[in-house]
Formats: sequence, C-alpha cells, structure tokens
Amino acid sequence: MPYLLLKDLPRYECLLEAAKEFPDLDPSAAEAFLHLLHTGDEVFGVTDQNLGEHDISQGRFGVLMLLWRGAQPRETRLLCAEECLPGPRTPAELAEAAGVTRATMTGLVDTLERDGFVKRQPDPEDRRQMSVRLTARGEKFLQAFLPGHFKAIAALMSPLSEAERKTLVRLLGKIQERAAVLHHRAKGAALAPTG
Amino acid sequence: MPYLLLKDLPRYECLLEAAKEFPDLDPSAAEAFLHLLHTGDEVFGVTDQNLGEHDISQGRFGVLMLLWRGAQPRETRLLCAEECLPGPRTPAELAEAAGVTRATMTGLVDTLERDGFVKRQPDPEDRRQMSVRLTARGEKFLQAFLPGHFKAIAALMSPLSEAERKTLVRLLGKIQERAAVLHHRAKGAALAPTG
DNA sequence: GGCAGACAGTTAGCCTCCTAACGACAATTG
DNA sequence: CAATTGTCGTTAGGAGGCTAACTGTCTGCC
Repeated sequence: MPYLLLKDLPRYECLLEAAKEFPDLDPSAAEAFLHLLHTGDEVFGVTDQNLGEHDISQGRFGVLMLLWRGAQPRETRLLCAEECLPGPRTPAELAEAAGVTRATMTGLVDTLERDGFVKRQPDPEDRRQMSVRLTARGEKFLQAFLPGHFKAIAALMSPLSEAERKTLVRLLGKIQERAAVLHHRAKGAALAPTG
Repeated sequence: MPYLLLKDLPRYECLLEAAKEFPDLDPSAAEAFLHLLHTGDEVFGVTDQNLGEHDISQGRFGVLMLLWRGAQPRETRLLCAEECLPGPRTPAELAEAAGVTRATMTGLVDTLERDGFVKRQPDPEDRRQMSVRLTARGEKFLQAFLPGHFKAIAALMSPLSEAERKTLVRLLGKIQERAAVLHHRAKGAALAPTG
C-alpha cells in the first residue's frame, strides 16, 4: 500500500473547527478529498492482496495486461485505445502507456523476464530498440488470474447500484478533468513562471 | 505517483466486449474501479506536486500533521480522533496512526530529524520508548505550507457542488466499508483457510 | 529475586518508483 | 559524407514502502 494515509479520517466537525483558523480550508472539499484518497487506497489494497497471492505486483500486472492486449485477437482485447492498434511492444511504448519512466520499465521487464512471463528480443530494424513479448507462461498466468481479479472488482463494487456507479464515474470524471488542468498548469508554471 | 496505472482507461465498449469472454467481468464495476484508482492517482499527483515544491514527501507530511495535532490547542486541532487525545508521540503510535509499519516510521523520522523538522528524545519513564516532537522549524513549515495545500484541495473539488460532494462521500463510504470487509476476510482466510 | 514473554525501536535486505547520466544507434542537416 | 541532435535501453543512486530478525527494556508470574 503506497500512500501514507491516516487510518482514521478526521471527523467533519473537526474540519469545521480547523476552518476557523485556516480560511483556505474548505471542509466539504477536504472531506471529499480525504475520502477519495482513503477509498482508493483501500481498494488498491484489496487488489494488491489478490495479486500478492500470485506473487505478482501491480506494476508487473500492468505490463502483462499491456502486452496481452496485442497478443489477443481484436474482439477480445481489454485495452483498445484509439483504433485498437497492436499493443505497445518496446519498453519505451510500454512505459508511456503505463505512465512510468523508461528506467522503471527496464526494472519491471527485468523481473518479468527473470520469472519467465516475458521475453526480450532485439529489433532487427532498429538496433536501439527491443521487442518485448508475452511468453506462453505469461499468457497462461493471465488466463488463470483474471477471473479471480474480475470477481474481486465486482465484489468491491457490489454495494453500489448501476445508477450509483454511473453517478460515481460522473463525479470522479469531473475531478479528474480538474486535476489534469491543475497538473498541467503547475508544470507549465514551472517552466514559465511569469506567463 | 505510486501506482502503475494506465494513462488511457479502456472504453466502456471494450469492457463490454471483454465481458463476453470473461463472464466474471462486470463492466460497470470495472469502469467504476478503474476511474476510482485513476482519479485517486491524479488527485494524489496534484498534492504531491505541491509537496514536492517544498521538498517534502507525502509520508513526511503525514507525520508532521500527526505531530502537529498534539502541539496545537484543542480547538484548532485538525486531527482529533476519539476525544481529542494528545496526538501520538512515540514512533509506534505514529506508525499505527499513519498506517505504516514501525520500521517505515523509523525511516521517516530519520529523514525528518535530519532535515530539522522533528526531534527525538528518550522517554525517561520507559527507556524502550522515544518521544518525537515537532521543532519550531517543523511548525513554521506547516503554518506556511497548509494554506496553499488547502487551496489546492479546494480547487480540486471546485467542480463539485456541495450536494455532489456529499453524494461522492456517501458512495465512497459504501466501497470503503466493503473493501474493509474483503481485506479482513482475506487476511483471516490466510490464517485459517478451512474455517 | 529471577526468568519467560511481550513490546519499542532499529537494522538488514528486498521491491518499486524516481532522476540523471551514459553508450549505442538513428535521423537530420550542413 | 560528417557532425549534430535526438532516441532507446540501461545503469547508478536515492527515497519510501515491506518483512524478518535483533537488541534492549519492561511486565508478570513463580
């Protein structure tokens, strides 16, 4: 579990009290913020436990899913961004798709290859590049693992009705959009603080 | 940013397609699940950026907040679990409150002490224990940092109305509850698989 | 009083992430 | 064609998580 998060979230009344001293503190915003991080962490923890029982980490699972995408016939691909292009193949593409650095991807592919889930092959056309492919063992692992994973996700979301799930996704979407703007602006500001 | 998460979430139609092959895959559950993790990560990233600009990590910030709690007069404490007891003082208490192991807390306090935000003192009454206290510098940092932090949180949640925030917290609460049960059950099952 | 067990904090070793820098290669451009 | 510039994968070193094991201290029981 990656975040350091408080086990007990502060009560709303405490936030109200604190807002008296800090006018910038918006109690309902802080409450939603803390619940969002906390719930994300809990949910993450449940799936992590699942993965851990199969001796695989979140990062490695992500890479396997990305590779699997291209290995499957078009109709059954889980991850089909854009026009269902063949999945990423090189470490750089995988890193971009997974949202980690190339250096991190090197480490992930290292351990996946060590465990036999994945194989590196030099690219004959561009000798800088490598081609990463799922092995039969890697594919077998996914076929065996995914049903349980999907069951766990379904169980996590079972307290929510279909309508509530749609609502949740809609509300989260608003925050996502806003977060992307803030993230982007902060980056831009770092490069051009006067603009 | 701690999770390895896909930059582009799979589209809902793709989940529907995949559900044909995997009957355990509940498309709306998976959609909500992915959005939850993704949004949590984005939000985390924004605050992390904020913290990073002040050369402090999420983990260290959490420890400072826990220590600050006790250093403040009762009325203005942000984190007042139970009856607003004095905040945690020993590494073990801090670890418990933050949800990390004692070993991890040793490392966090190490770096915080190195940077002058915190001070370790031996407890004269129980020579096994240490007492961790915020220094003047640590307190000053929080006073300077918190307003911006609160502003960022308010900005993140600004697209949501008060009613939507309440709804979000309610829905997240349901998932949290469920996740806690699943987490607990999985742990118990590991200890007593037949019971 | 003395000893077994429990508890506090630390240490050691591992994993996953990061940034920065490198060597090898490709692409561009004079 | 040669030099610059950019890209690819890797390496090195740092931070923050974890578990397991250790040391020192307290507690409880005989």
